[in-house]
Amino acid sequence: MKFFSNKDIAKLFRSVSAAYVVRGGDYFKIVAYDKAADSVKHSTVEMKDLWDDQKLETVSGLGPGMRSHLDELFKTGHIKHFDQVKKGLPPAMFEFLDIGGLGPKTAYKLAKVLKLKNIDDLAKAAKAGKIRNLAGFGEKSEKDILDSIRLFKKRPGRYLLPFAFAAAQRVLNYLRLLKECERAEPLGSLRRMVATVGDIDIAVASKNPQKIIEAFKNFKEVQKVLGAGPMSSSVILRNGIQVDLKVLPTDSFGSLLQHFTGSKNHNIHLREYALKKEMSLSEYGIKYKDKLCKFKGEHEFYKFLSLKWMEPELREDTGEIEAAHKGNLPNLIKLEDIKGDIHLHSNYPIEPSHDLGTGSFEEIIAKAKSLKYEYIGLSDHSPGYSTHSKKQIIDLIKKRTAKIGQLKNSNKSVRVLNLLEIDIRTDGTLSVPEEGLKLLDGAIAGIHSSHNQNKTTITRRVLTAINSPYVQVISHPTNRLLMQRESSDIDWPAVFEACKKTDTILEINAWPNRLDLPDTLVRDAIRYGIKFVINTDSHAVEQMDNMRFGVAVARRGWAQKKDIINTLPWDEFKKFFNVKND
DNA sequence: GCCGTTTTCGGCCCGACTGTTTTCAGTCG
Repeated sequence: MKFFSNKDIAKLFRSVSAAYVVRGGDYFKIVAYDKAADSVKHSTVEMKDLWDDQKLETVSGLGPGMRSHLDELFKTGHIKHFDQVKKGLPPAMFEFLDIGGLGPKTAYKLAKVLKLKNIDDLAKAAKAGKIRNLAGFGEKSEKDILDSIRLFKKRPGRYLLPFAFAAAQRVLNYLRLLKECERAEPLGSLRRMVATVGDIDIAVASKNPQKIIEAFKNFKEVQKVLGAGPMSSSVILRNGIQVDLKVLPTDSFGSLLQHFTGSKNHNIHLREYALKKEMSLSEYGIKYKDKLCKFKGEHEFYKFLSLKWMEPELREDTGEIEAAHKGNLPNLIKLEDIKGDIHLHSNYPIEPSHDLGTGSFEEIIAKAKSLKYEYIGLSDHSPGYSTHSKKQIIDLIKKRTAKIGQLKNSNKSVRVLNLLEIDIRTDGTLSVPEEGLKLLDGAIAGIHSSHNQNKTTITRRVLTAINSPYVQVISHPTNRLLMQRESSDIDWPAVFEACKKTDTILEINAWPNRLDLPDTLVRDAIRYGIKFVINTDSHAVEQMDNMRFGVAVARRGWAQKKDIINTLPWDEFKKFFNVKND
């Protein structure tokens, strides 16, 4: 049977919601379907896996009704009730929902009246001028539809966090130079540091919004202005990413920041919480007893609700409001807490067939010094059996160990670990023989092939590595590549238990399209008492700056300094490894 | 259809922008 991904399921829920809108169904039922779609879409755990483990009820927004629908979907591949609700409606309308600006009613009207079969039909109708004559449409809306279709076909759905982060910094730097700009901050998923970002949201505090909006529209990277009002504007940059700007006076900047940082679910929950205190929240402030209270900062805003301020990374409605209420929010790890990076690839030619880094050992050490690190781990890929004999592997490791030994002696300000990143082969054995492993200070083991083995096989494979006395760290544990490759299907509770038992450390890999372990699994693992190491997996020295994105993942997983071993000073850190020649 | 800090029944977040209208419906976040 076809695998139904979260994206598929979210789309199904969304289409049912749209069908109810067109049929004039109960408003709250429609909202319930939308909420369910959102919840599924934003989950980093596959619903199918949760269903397999009978844990669907842990997903908020999925009540008995939604769960029974999913039950039917996973058992039969269909949901009869959904088919019935959508029966008689033109199928193309559900496809149109992915086009910006088209909601259920517009999509229905177009598909029905013009008898359209797909998005290409819609584009043809618009080009032929058939839309402008329909009631409620005009020339402008016809052109907008055409533009939206072009954009839909061209634009990738989401962007990797570091890409969006860099683009946002450029816009922010530009806005902050304007004399009318008092403050400018990122908002939304970017401020919450979500692994992938759909668009960039920015807040500006100013007494003269119109000047800010005008300047924003004229930013040199702006390719198209999507819209502009007195307080806000949306544009597309030439790199394809959308930027939404909101402007407000300084005295209500706190509520603006809070409102547009989200997440949507955090805000919905917060407004419901506030309503019980007879307060109504908006981006302008808090309405209480018919009076609008304004807030310059977020701390005052939350304080007015008798809540502790919550770090943006926590605002996903996964218990942070309750924790803030009870006063037991986690004290999240910070970038400044990091004292080393131990997954670094150099240009040392131990295995030329693997992807070598570009920096030398010495350049890596210099970069580490500039980052004020106390230690680093040199962890090039190990030479493999496919190209080397056992003896050749040992000899290569000996030679590299001697070279690193010299570095250790000449560099006491940055301590150096002699590591290798070792393959966990398809049968679970390691790519380096025991004799070679003994020469190292430690080993980082990771899967680099056959990522999609079945759950039993791949779990056994990881467990074998965890149980090896020579392996201290498992690198990029899920093996996912964002927007490219799904996570491996691994039995996480079994892995967590084994790590706990053997003191094996899980990596939080900060490589832009890995960010692996993902935040939700970090949070799960913490409950087992697992420790993590945040590494950049750099293949060039400047990539060592990606550490902040790994720290963001840890923070989103509610990790504290004590959960992350590379926050430890060298003397404590080295106890996790078999350090030779310190 | 979901959900629980006065609830297992009776509520359910809030406002801006746009295009087509001439007071508003639809969409979005």
